[in-house]
Amino acid sequence: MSRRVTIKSIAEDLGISHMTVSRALSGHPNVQQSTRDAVVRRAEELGYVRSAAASAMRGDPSSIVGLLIPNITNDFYARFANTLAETCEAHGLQLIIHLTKDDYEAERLATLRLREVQARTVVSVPTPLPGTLPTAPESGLDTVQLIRDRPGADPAASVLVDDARALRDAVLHLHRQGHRRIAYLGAPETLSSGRQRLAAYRAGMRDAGLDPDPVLTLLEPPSIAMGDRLTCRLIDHTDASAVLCGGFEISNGALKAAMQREALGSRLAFVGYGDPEFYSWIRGGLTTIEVPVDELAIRTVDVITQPESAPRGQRHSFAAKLKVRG
Amino acid sequence: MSRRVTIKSIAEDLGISHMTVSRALSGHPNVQQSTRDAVVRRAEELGYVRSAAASAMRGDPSSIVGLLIPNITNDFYARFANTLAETCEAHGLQLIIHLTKDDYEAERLATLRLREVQARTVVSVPTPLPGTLPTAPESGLDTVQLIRDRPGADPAASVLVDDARALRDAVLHLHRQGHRRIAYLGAPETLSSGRQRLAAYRAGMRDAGLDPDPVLTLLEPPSIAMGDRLTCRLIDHTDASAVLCGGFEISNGALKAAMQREALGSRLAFVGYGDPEFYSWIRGGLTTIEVPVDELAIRTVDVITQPESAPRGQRHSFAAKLKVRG
DNA sequence: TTGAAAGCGCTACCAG
DNA sequence: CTGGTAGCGCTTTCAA
Repeated sequence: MSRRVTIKSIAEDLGISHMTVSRALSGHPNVQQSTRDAVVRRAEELGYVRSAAASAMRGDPSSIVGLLIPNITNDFYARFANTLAETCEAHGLQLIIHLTKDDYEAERLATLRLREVQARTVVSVPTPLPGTLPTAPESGLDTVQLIRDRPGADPAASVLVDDARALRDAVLHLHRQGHRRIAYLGAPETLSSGRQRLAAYRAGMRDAGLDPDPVLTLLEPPSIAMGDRLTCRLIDHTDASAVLCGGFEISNGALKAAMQREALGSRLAFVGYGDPEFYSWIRGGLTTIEVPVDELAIRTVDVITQPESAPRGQRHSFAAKLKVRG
Repeated sequence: MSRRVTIKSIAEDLGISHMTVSRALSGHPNVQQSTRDAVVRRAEELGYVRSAAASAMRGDPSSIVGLLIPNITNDFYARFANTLAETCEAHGLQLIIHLTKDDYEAERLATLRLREVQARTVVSVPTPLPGTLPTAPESGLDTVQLIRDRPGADPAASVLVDDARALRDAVLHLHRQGHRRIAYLGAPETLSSGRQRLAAYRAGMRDAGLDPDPVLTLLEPPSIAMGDRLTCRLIDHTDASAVLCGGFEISNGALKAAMQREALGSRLAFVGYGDPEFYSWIRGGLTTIEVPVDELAIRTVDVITQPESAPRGQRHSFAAKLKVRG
C-alpha cells in the first residue's frame, strides 16, 4: 500500500528539489540533461502520473468534455458519440457522457456535475424547456449546442443539421416514382425540429404540385412505438402509397410496422430518416435521409479545440441528403 | 467575467470565515441556523459549485468511473453503456468513455488519462495483449473486467457472460428443426471467447449426434465483413443448411449476406448472436442468442458502489439464453 | 458556535 | 541551472 507517487516523493527519492522534478517532467529548458534523464527514468519506474486535480486547482484547462444526449442506443447518437470520442482521444480530451432522456431536470443535474469537475466544454442536445421556466438559465459552462437550438441560450457554437432540402427531395423523389398520396410522420410543431421538417415536407408537396392531406400528416411525440403505431394506421385505414419519416426513432418504428405487415415497397413506399447499417441491405437497400454524423462530430471537436477560429455563437450547419437506394 | 465562486468568496461576501461557510454547506451540525440559511441562500444566488479538484486533492474518492470498450456502435456495447450510464447517474457517478478499438496501446493511454483524473474505478473490456508483453501490467486503478478475462490481471471483479449453454441449445434447436449441416462462424481460438464458444458449438453437435465438419467451422477475426464474406461462402460453396453465429459483428454480417442473397430461412436457417431491436421484426423475428445486457450493467455498478459486499476478484457470470422466434 | 492553520500536488515567480 | 515560497479550494485538527 504505497503512497501516491508525486513530484515531491520523486524529489525526495532522488535527493533534489521537487521544483527540479517539475521542470524536468514538464520539459522546461532549465534542467541539466543528466538530472532530467534521472528524473524521467525514476518517474517511469515508480509509475508517476500527473495529478489532474492539482492542475485544475491551479486553473489549467481540464481535459474533460461533457456530452449530454438523450440516450446512446439511438443509431445517430451512438455514431456521433463514437466519432466524437475517437476525435477527442486524438486531442487528449476525455469524454464524460450523461444521458438526459430529454428531461430538463436530468440535464440540469448533469451540468452541475460537469461544473464540479471543471469540464472545459459541454456538448449538449438541449432538452425541451419545461413550461415553468420563463427563460433559459446559463449553464456556467462553455456550451456547444448540438442539433437543436435552445432559444435564449448563449452557446459558444451550434452544430446543426439542415435537412429541409433532403426532405423536399424525398417528396419529389416519391412523386417521380408515381406516388401522389405521400404521408408524413413527424414530431409536433412544438419542437423546433418538428416544425422545420414539417415545413420542408409541405414545401416538397407544393413543389410537386400536391396537396398535403391532413389525414396523412401525423404529428406526435416521436418514438419507435409512435412510428410503429401510426404506420399501421396508414396501412390499414388510409390510401397512403408512401410514407416519409421525420425522425430517427419514427423511422425505425415505421420500418418495423411496414416489415411486419409485409407492406414495405409493395403496399407502401418508404423513405427513412437516418442510416443505420441495416438500412443498406433491407430489401435491397432503403432510400433514406442521410445525416452527416461524422462531420458533425469532427466539427464539434474543431470548435472545442480552436474556439478562436470562429466568432462566438457561430452556427455550423450541415446538410442532410437523400440517399436513393433499391 | 466574474471569478469562480468559492467558499472563500462567499465568506468574504458575508463577512464571515470560510470555515463557517464550509460547515454550513456540508451539513456540519455546529452552525447557527440563521448563519446556515444565509450561507445556503447566498451560495445558491451566486451559483456556487463545489470544486471536485479540491476534494480530489484531499484524497476524497472521485465521482468518475471509466469505461473502456472497443467501440460504441456495436449494439451490445451501446446498450451496456446506456444502462451503465443511467445507473451511474442514479448513484451520482460520472462515466468517462474511452474507445480502445481493441488496441492495447489505446487501452494503455486511456488508462493513464483515467489515472490522471483519479477515476475511482475503470470498467474495461480487456484488449488482446500484444505478444511482446511477457505479463499483463497493473493498471494502478481499481478495475472491473467486462466480458473478457485477461490472464494475469488482478481485477476487483469480473462480469462475464456464460453463453455455453445457449450455444449448445442453439445447435440442438436447429437439429430438432431437421438440420444436419449446421455451420458455425466464430472468432479464432486465440481469443478466449472464440475458444469457449467453439467448444460449446462442438458440445452441442456432439449432443445432437452430429459430426462437426471442418468445412463448416469457419474461424476468423470477427467483424461484420467477416460474417458477410463467410456466409456468402457457405451459401455459394457448401451444403450448409443452417448457420450459428459466434459473435455480435459476425451475426450482423451473416444476416446481411443471407438477406442480400435472399437465402434467409429458405436456403439457410439462421441463429444470431445478440439482439438488436430489428432482429425482432426481420422476417417475423430472428432466433438469436440473447445476452442479458442490462443485468451486466447493473451488477457492474453494484460492484463499483459496494466493493465490500463481495470478495475481491469475484467472478460474476450471467447466462445468455437462446431466444426462439419466427 | 466560530476561526485559524496546515496540507493535499502542482507551477509561476523570485532568489540564489 | 537550482531551490524556496506562495497559492489554487477544501476539510481536518486544534484553539478560542
